[in-house]
Amino acid sequence: MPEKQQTEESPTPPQRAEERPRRRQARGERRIAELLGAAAAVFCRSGYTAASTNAIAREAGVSPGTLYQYFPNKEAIAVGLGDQLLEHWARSHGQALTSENIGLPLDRMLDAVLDPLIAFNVENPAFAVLMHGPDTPGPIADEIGTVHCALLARVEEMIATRLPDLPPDERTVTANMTLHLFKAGLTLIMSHEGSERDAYIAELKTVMHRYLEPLLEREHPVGR
Amino acid sequence: MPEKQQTEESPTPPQRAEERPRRRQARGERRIAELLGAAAAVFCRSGYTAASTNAIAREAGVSPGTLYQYFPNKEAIAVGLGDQLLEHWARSHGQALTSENIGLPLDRMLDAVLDPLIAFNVENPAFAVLMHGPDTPGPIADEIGTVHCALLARVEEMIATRLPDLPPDERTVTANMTLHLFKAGLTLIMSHEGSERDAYIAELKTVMHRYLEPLLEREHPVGR
Amino acid sequence: MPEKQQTEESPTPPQRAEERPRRRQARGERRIAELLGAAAAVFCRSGYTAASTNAIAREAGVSPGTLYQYFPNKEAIAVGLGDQLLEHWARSHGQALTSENIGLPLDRMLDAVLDPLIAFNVENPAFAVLMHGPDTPGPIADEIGTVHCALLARVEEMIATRLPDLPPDERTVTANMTLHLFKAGLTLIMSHEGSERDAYIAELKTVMHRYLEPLLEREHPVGR
Amino acid sequence: MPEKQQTEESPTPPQRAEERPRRRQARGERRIAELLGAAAAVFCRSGYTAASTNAIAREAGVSPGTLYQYFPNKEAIAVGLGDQLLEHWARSHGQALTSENIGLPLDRMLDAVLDPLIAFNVENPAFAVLMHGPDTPGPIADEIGTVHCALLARVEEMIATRLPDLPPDERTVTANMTLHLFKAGLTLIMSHEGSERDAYIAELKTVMHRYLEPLLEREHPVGR
DNA sequence: GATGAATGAGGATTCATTCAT
DNA sequence: TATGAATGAATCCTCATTCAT
Repeated sequence: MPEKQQTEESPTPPQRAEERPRRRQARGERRIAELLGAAAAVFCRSGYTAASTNAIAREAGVSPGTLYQYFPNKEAIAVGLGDQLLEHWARSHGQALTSENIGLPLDRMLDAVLDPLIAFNVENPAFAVLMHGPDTPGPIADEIGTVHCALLARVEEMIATRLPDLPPDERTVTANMTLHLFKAGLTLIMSHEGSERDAYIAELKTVMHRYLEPLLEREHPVGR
Repeated sequence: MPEKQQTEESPTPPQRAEERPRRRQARGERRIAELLGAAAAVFCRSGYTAASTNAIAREAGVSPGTLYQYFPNKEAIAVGLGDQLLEHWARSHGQALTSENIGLPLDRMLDAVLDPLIAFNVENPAFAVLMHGPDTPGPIADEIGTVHCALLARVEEMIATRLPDLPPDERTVTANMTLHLFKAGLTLIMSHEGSERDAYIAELKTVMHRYLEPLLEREHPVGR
Repeated sequence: MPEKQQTEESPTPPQRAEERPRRRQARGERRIAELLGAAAAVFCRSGYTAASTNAIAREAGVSPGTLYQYFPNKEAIAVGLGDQLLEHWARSHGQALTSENIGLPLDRMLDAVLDPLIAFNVENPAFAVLMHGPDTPGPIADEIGTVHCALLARVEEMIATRLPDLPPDERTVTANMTLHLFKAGLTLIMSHEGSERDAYIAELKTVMHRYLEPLLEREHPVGR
Repeated sequence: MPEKQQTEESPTPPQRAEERPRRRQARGERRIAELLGAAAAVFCRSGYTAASTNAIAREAGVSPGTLYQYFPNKEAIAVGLGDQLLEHWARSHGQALTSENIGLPLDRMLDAVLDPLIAFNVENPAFAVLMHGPDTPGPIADEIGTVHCALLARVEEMIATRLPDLPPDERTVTANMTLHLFKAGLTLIMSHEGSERDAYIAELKTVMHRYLEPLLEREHPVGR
């Protein structure tokens, strides 16, 4: 894994990036992973708001103090988990949301984008929890909304690539709406199983296809 | 309190068993309304999970004990508030989701249905909060999901009326998806103001129009 | 990492068993000094009770474990710091509290004693913090009261020298009172700056002069 | 007791002084007193900084929640206790610090002022604890320094009465010094018992007499 | 009916200290 | 030596709920 802590195994003095490079030991790295895993489980079980740091520590099999050695508070855990999942996503299917699919016809592009994304959510249900954030209203994505924001940026990027002539305002609206439609569909998908789930997957694709197709038409009018 | 036992120990001859209870009920109703109003405010401020019964009581200007005289627990408050809002909705724009709009062309029907619904949500933001429920995943609508369920029933009903030939499975899927699309759009709408809000309203209508139109086509093939 | 452990696994034969331990001690001394400096800073910032060993370690730029390698507990740090400051004091102005000033007329003696002491406190505010000890009542000076005790001994000594005929009881009372007066004045002095501070310094000297002069009179009745 | 809550026993609507008169019930009033008593005990035992709200609740024989129904945090408890003690003092020996003693010769005035004050502190050792505040440095008297401030005001007042020609600056200095001398002496007094205590009481009076007498001389030069 | 009092377990977070590496 | 990891009890404080008045 490329972007890890290179501090401890690097023999050269790490030129102390900030103050104290916080020489993280291997065990600590593992602990962080365990804690994030535990956090994922607890967030899924109880939702972000109702999740308690003590419960996360318990789930991870460590004492509360240990948790706080790695994360200053609950929010930081959520952010950390979001980052981890985002990284995980980037590593495993990162290309799904990028260039290579941009040129495909819409239906195949939707498959190429949505299928891995849905699969990833099914395997990492905490991703969906973080995507939705706490039920607290107000600046939804402010703090723990890393995931939402990252996805939104990707969607906006894709739209910008595919529909370069769309004015920025419209692009924002479209991106927001697209992401929200996806989140809505995902909720439905994840609350069903088997063939029902498949039906909702198909339906979501239908929704998005019908929503987005006219935009593409407008941009690249199929000579008629 | 409506369904409590104030009848048996009443020392007065139980004549006019009508009038007094009614008085009490009247005051009780007012209390309940006050409490629900307070709950609406607090739910909007903090979300369902983070809302505290003490905060609701404080907001209502009563003591915690009083609150528990009318509602056995926090959940019941949410349910009660949902019912109240649903009733309020039924009384004020109830027809919007019913028969009379069924016959309209899709775009006008969407206006007829969505505009009042959005307006209602803007005026009663707690409605949206309840529609979404706590961020706790799992059996989403189980307990406090009255609002979601009621709306879902209405949507399903409308679809059944308008598309009587749709097989029940598909109808459920369509209804669920429609409602979720609406919720997604509503989130966007309510987190913006002014012209941005209007843009999202228009966009939501676009989404729904594009999603639903083909279904109608299928049903009533415009003889062509 | 500069000062790591290249000492013990060093393959050179352990002759010169003298020099190496001295090295270690030297490094240890430095560490201790760093830790005490950090402790001074933290004690001043938060007071003794609220100071945390972790904060001291952080301030010193070392890990908690390292701190506990040199001090068995928080109290020991305070004691160590007290000792260090006392030594520092002895080295820099030690004579101030001793013989040479004993013979001066009271007002000049007060200048000779108080000015350096006040200056020392201003430069080493932790000295004052330790002098006062934790706000915990009871056996005030028991544990960390090294500073208080040392000063008290000096004061008593000076009094004994200057007023050899004072009965021991009275001497104790006088010494205690004198020291407490000084601490009280010091508090005032250190919580002001500039000319206000000067005013309090003058006032403290006045207080002490008026308090002590009659004692001297009694002892050395100005030939009348 | 004149200045109590007159809200609950008054039959007339209490014209809601602020928002909600917080109709305190008798039991609550008692609880507050118990809690303050417990706080006094714990503050004396552990000092302000080390005192814990849970310990206070335990001492009072109630649950932590109960404590927090009456006080929002530890500081508020200290303030409340300070107020209570100040009131108690005002009621019992209030006149000691006021007019009637102003005219006495200094030695008798010191007796009249200090004896009750010392007795009060001996009976209410928490008073001394609050007078000294937390060992945290900085704005000492800011928050819980009610007691210190109240006393300081009284001292300044007395000085202003007795020495009306003293310039304000000097008055402040004198008042501050006087109060600090008293606090210093009190510490000594309270950490001793029996005849030793008496000796320190006498010594404190000596200190203050010698400190203050010249000021009075200056003001009312005994025609000589 | 209404109130405020009371609870106590549980929330987040910190801390002095110990331990394996 | 030095480190960071780990602890777990203790910190302050909140909450849903019950109870006596």
